[in-house]
Amino acid sequence: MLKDFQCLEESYAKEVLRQRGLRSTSQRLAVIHVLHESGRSLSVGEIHDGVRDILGGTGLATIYRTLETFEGLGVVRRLHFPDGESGYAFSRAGSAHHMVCLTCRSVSDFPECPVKGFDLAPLEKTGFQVKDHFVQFFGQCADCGEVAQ
Amino acid sequence: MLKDFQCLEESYAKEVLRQRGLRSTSQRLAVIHVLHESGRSLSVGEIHDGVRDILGGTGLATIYRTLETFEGLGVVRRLHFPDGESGYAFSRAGSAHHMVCLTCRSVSDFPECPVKGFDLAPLEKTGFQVKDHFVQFFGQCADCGEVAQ
DNA sequence: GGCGAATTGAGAGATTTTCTCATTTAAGGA
DNA sequence: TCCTTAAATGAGAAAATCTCTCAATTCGCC
Repeated sequence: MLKDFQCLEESYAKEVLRQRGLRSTSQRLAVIHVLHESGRSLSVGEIHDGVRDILGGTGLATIYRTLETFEGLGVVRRLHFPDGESGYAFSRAGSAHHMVCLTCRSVSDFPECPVKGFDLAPLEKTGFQVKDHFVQFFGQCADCGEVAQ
Repeated sequence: MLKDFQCLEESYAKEVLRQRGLRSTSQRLAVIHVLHESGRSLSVGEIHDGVRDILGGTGLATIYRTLETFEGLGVVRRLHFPDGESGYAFSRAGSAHHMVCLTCRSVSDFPECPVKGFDLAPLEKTGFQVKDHFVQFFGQCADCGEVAQ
């Protein structure tokens, strides 16, 4: 069962949905709940399992639709790992990017976008107009770094 | 048929393969040829079609295996588009990242890695050790920028 | 040219993602 | 609170994508 308590992440997602005229369904909130509770990035299958633990039989299509919706809203971000796998993580408002631990796949926020400090002028001199960027850092989080050797 | 002429990209790929004790097969070189000739990033299906135009019946599994091999060698890079699609592009030696045109999907090299200019110290102060990064810039190339509005 | 190991082809099989449409449900108004 | 209505979901079929297996082929070395 969903607890009465709503984490900040759920409140935030509800607010964003409301602003866009979208409904706050139990499935959508459960996706946020599962992502936030895990503290790491999850595969579609893991999210599906997590949501089913909370709500019971939930369709896989709903998980895909929900992730697509939330990604469009900036509430969830899709990550691509060097090994080709991908996952989804909750994306805090105002956090531009993530650091992803390759060992435990935990996700840490990246408060300031490093691209802001980068001089794009020489690039744009070539005629290329930069409109978007995708930055991810991989490595080891403090916990996993200690364990390793 | 493969032309006698080998582009620089093919020579480069051959050299990298040789250094690693891997074979320069016609399928592998055809993948490089197709990627280079297109000048943009291609989906697996597009690469498969292109290789079959050159060599005739080539197995899809071979395309997947080849792309995996070349990605591991740094000769080819996988790109992830904002719309969820992905593609592969030839990766010039020494070029760290790419600029991808969202209109025509052409790929421009990004000679210096912008991450070198980033101050990672504050991040690593949190205990996170950055070991790898994935940076892509999206936007419009000079040609597509002119056409648009 | 011949040998041995790496690589490939073909298709089956597994996995992932999308689609459809009848049913359910959230949210605003009476 | 109840109604209404359109948005959202569930279930499973279908499509797309990716992987695997193993006999046959081919590259690179001698």
